[in-house]
Amino acid sequence: MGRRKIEITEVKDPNTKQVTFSKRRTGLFKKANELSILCGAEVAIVVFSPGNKPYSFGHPSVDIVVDKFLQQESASNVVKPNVDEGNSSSNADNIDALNQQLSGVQTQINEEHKKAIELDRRKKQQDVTKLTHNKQLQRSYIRIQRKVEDYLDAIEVSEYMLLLAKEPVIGVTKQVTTKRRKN
Amino acid sequence: MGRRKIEITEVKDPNTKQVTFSKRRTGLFKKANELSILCGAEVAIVVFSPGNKPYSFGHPSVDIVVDKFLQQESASNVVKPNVDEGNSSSNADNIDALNQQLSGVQTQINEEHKKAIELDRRKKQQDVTKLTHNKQLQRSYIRIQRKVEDYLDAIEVSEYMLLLAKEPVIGVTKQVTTKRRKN
DNA sequence: AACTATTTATAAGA
DNA sequence: TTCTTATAAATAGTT
Repeated sequence: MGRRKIEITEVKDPNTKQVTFSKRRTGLFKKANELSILCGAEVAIVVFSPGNKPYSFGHPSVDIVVDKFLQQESASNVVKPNVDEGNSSSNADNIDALNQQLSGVQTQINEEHKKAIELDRRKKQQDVTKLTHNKQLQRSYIRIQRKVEDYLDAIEVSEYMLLLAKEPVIGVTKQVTTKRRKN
Repeated sequence: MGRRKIEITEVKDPNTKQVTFSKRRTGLFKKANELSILCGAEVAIVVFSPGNKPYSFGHPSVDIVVDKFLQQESASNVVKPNVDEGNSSSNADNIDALNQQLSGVQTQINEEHKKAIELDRRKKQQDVTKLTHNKQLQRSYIRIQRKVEDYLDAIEVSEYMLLLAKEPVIGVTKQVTTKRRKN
């Protein structure tokens, strides 16, 4: 697709290689985007350049698509681990609580988002002082962050309790929990 | 690239959609293969068809590339350049970008929430080892947290840039930004 | 970063 | 699905 036909073999000249990479990576992502739109397909691409820099494309996101893939992958290799007895405290309360938290978090995010956009708009019109805006935004960020943290904590706690019921704690979960909420 | 030019919008006819998917997936993987050979780049692609069947391409392998990416992702502090989200026809303005981020965040939260509940359910059924579950959950937490942080950062950055256009930086905004993302 | 001669991908048709 | 082919799109080499 160019002035000359090229062999598909490693490009030697480092400069040419970099240019080729840049052009073709762009083309690849464009194709991926078209595929996802035309066909409603989920697509994830991860690329490391010759210089080892990461680039990614994802629809709806790399994480979502990759997780889905990895789960199916591992699900097909599942070794039923015959696990021991059943002390599962099957309380649907856990899930109900999570669902409630979730809708709360989403509402909150939406509200803060609208607020942020409104502030953004106003600032563009320069009809409010920047300093006030800045403080308002900071407060927004902090609130939204707290909300999400609470939600995450709720999931963790419910998982954590389930673990406690069966085996010694592994510890990392706890660590992650306590690392949060710095602000 | 065909008998006629087509608009990049979802193909309605399911039959045509399937044919288009098949052809374009093949083309995409071919391009990915050429990129990896020409430039010595590492590439991983995961695609789910309209019928939700998984297809993948990887050089040297999907797992290797994805693992490397996820590790860097968790190791990285702030910054997330080089990331394309699907559906971006052109460079949107600030608010469009925020809206896109938001829907991404919400999708992600929903996804992680479902996943957490599913893992919860499975654990109760004791059909997978707890250790694996624990690790999966941790990853979920970290990812969801990162997504939200990126979203918040995006708002901040857009605000920050607006500020820069007008006056010396105040500093507090910067501080809040750098406080985040401890894991 | 642009340009453009060519090659390559692919939409429609069989 | 596979092949054919007219046409649109990507890109190799150039400026």
